[in-house]
Amino acid sequence: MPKVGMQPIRRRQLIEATLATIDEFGLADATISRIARRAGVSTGIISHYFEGRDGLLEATMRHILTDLGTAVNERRTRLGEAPPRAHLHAIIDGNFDRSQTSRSVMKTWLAFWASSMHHKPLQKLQRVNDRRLYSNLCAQFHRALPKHQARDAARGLAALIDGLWLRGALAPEGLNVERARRLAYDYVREQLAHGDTLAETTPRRHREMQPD
Amino acid sequence: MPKVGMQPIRRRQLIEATLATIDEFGLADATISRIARRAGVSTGIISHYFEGRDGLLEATMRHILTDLGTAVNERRTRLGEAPPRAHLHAIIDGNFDRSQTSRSVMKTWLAFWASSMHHKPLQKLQRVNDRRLYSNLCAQFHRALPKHQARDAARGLAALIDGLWLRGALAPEGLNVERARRLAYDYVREQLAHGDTLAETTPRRHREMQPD
DNA sequence: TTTTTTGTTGATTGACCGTTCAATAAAGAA
DNA sequence: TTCTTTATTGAACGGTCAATCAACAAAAAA
Repeated sequence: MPKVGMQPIRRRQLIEATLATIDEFGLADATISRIARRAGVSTGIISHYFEGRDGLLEATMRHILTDLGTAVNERRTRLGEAPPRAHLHAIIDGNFDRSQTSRSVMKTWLAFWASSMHHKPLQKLQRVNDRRLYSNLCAQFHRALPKHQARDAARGLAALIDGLWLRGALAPEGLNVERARRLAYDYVREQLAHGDTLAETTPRRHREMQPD
Repeated sequence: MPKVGMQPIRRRQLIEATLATIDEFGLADATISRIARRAGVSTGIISHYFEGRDGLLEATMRHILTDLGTAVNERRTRLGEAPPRAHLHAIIDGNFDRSQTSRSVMKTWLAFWASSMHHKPLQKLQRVNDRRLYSNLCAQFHRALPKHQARDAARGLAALIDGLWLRGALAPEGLNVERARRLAYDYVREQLAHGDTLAETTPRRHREMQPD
């Protein structure tokens, strides 16, 4: 069976098996033996393609992160010059995309979150992602709100998204995606409404230049 | 040195050492050897007082949970018949109490969250706590909002609290407690404001009886 | 065909972990 | 004092895991 060009195939297989194994046993008990068995290969393959267990886990996190980035960006590029609210909704929708709300992915995310506090490479990946979410939200809110309001709105929405997501991962009934999106939309509406109130008394070009 | 009445002392010591060790090494690498060394005792003591590592970890989670319950209840009993907003603020303050926002406790909480998905005893503890937070919030919102609005407000606030808390645990600069409380207060204000708007058009006794 | 490259295996190895338990030490009871 | 209870130790044990690597298999190149 051995042939050339196996690398990308095996890598995908193993990442998929990693997600399924973490889903079933948890990160701590996702041994290379179990992962290899699930993927239908031997344990040696993992070291061969990923330089050990840690490399596989890091690649798995990178994979999820890439999916998240894609889910958000696909929706946003479709929008072009749409108003802030549309972009914020797109970011929310991307974060609650199907690729991010399956049980195995949510469990893996949570496990990586906890693990990233003591594991430098994962920490780096996780922080890049956190900042990306926050600064995207901040930029959109800032199109309608003064900077300090935009920052707080972004902080609040980022926390709300992560919180909904976390509680969905832990709840026995799983995440209700529709409801989560609605609650996040509502938050966006409230935050933008404050900007509108301000808009009635202050010309737009001035509001945009308000300090900090 | 051996004397009677060591049990409560050792238990406290070991739980404290567990928090510190998880803070430093993470849950997976918090071995009984490391915990015992930090507590200044031998490894055998852990099995003697907690029936093994799992027992110690469960006791540690219980300890944090008890502190959280105390932090919330102390503030609420002081309030008595205060308006919903005061109680909601008390619940928020309790969740951001000093006992819950130290680095070691936040890290341990997050580790337990992840672990609870595959460990039945921890899962039970975690769910009891989740439900308590949600139903407390729900009850207070329901004093001012129709039931389905109250439920969504409670779901949103619970997610916001957990999210702020999670992001605080992961952020390099730690949790800004003041800011987190302010963002949660703002959310409460917005949610209650919707009830007030409704109050202007619907008599209170009718609103309270709205279905679901 | 022979040789080389790529892919794959799985037993072995070395390290570490949680638990156990015989032994010990000190304090209180008799 | 002697006996009993409580507290504590830490070496030994059985088990598990990640990583390694010699050996093998099949395709591609010569």
